[in-house]
Amino acid sequence: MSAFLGLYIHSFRIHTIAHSPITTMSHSYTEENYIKAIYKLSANGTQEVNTNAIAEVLETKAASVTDMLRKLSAKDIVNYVKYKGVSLTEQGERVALQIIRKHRLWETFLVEKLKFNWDEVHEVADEMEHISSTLLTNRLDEFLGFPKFDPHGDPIPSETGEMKQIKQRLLSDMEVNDAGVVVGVNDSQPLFLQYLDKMGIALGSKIKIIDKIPYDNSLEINLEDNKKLLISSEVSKNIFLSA
Amino acid sequence: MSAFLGLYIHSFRIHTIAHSPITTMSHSYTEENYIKAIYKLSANGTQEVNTNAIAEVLETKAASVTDMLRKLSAKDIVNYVKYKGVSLTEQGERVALQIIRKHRLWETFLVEKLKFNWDEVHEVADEMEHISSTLLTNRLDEFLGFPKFDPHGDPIPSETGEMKQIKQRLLSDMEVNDAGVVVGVNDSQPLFLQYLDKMGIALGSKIKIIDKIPYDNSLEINLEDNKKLLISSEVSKNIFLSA
DNA sequence: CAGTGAATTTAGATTCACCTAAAAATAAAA
DNA sequence: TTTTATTTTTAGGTGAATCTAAATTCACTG
Ligand SMILES: [Mn+2]
Ligand SMILES: [Mn+2]
Ligand SMILES: [Mn+2]
Ligand SMILES: [Mn+2]
Repeated sequence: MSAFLGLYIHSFRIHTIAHSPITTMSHSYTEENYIKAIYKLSANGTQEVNTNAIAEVLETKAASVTDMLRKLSAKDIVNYVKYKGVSLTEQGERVALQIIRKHRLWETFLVEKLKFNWDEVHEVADEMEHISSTLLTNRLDEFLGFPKFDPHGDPIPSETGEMKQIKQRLLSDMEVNDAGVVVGVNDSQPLFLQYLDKMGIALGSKIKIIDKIPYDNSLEINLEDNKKLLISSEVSKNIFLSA
Repeated sequence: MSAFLGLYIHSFRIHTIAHSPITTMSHSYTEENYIKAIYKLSANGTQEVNTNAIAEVLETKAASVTDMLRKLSAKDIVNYVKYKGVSLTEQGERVALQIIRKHRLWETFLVEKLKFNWDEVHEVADEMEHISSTLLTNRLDEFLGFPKFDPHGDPIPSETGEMKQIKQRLLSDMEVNDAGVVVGVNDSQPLFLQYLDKMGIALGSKIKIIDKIPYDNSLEINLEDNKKLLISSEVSKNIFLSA
């Protein structure tokens, strides 16, 4: 087999071979966390991700990040140019999407099947997303009925990395008299989600903007056609409504 | 709270406090594998576990085991005397039982909910047993209906570490005309379980011994009152029947 | 466009889990 | 009871992932 591959490399295209998934390379727990962090940071802006940003989200030091970037670059997971920032290669993006798939499927499992609250699942899923078996991932997906969105409204990548993209806009970007349904949150931290629970805001809640206070950009909203609420700017920047 | 505990230590028994779970210490993935290995090796014989045995089951070298034993000894997880072997402390046994609890609950989940075959679950569970959340473990237990045995017939420890012990004996120890129900296997390796599948032997199967061939200790058995089978000595040493 | 400040990388160390080779202790045989 | 064989430990070292401190490069500003 090894001999055959050797032949193949010499007869055809070396480059394709190097990038192809003949060796479905596996990555350490740590490498996977870096890959996910880079994916999430590049999802926002379209530019290269910088070292300090990665260090911050992973709660590590810039020097450690540089080490890892060199390593991931050698593995062809990232495009890395010294001092110029980093981005995922196609292979890297595929890996990232599989980690995110697992994260969001497990979050869905925890909420749907084990009755976790949506603010309790992130930390646990951060561990479970590293379980390697793809059979497990696909069976879990099936068991859950092939869900397209996780408990925070985030899309779940399919086995091939595709996700449903829904049109959404931030509550903070809407105008008086606009209305919509809550379809996602921009922040999955427990404190924020607990606040939403307390206010009675959940995925699926109907919201209409009644008034906008220019002084601090807070909003007066109507929740489910009856309850009036005051929402700060910080909060409205973290709620997505259907567009 | 801390102040109160301080008082308690001085007023009553220092030793109990030192062993109590004030600091619910956490253990690395690697440490947990050693703890589990030592538990399983001491479950058989009652004597101390020796270094080479641990090295063998963990597929590592004796020198590495010695390093880890010193480390686990410092953490009060094992009683370790140089050259004399090792055993788990009470705390170590508690930790081991929680790992085994998770392993067996996840195996049960995989078979009951995700339709895995019983020969496919061990490797996956070896990863999942390290997920730390006790809330997750207990919710999973509840979701599965508090099962008492895993897909291989092994007892599942409760949150407090208790397990149902069923009376069982090896098929190889039984006599002609004895009968019983399969309640467990002594070997969970895929190849053995696949062989049982092929033969139609599963947990719950009724078996009666028809004849015993002295030459090689193989058995002629009746499976489910109709099917006649020939079972080698190796196989019969790995099947438990109800006593 | 030189000069400062921030971002990034390098240099050098540490900890964890592992290894090989050699020494020491224990167990088995002669 | 010596001698020999086996088991176990020590000594010394490696790679992964981390750190601090110092050097370098980049970006902005006067
Ligand atoms: Mn999450
Ligand atoms: Mn989520
Ligand atoms: Mn198992
Ligand atoms: Mn089992």
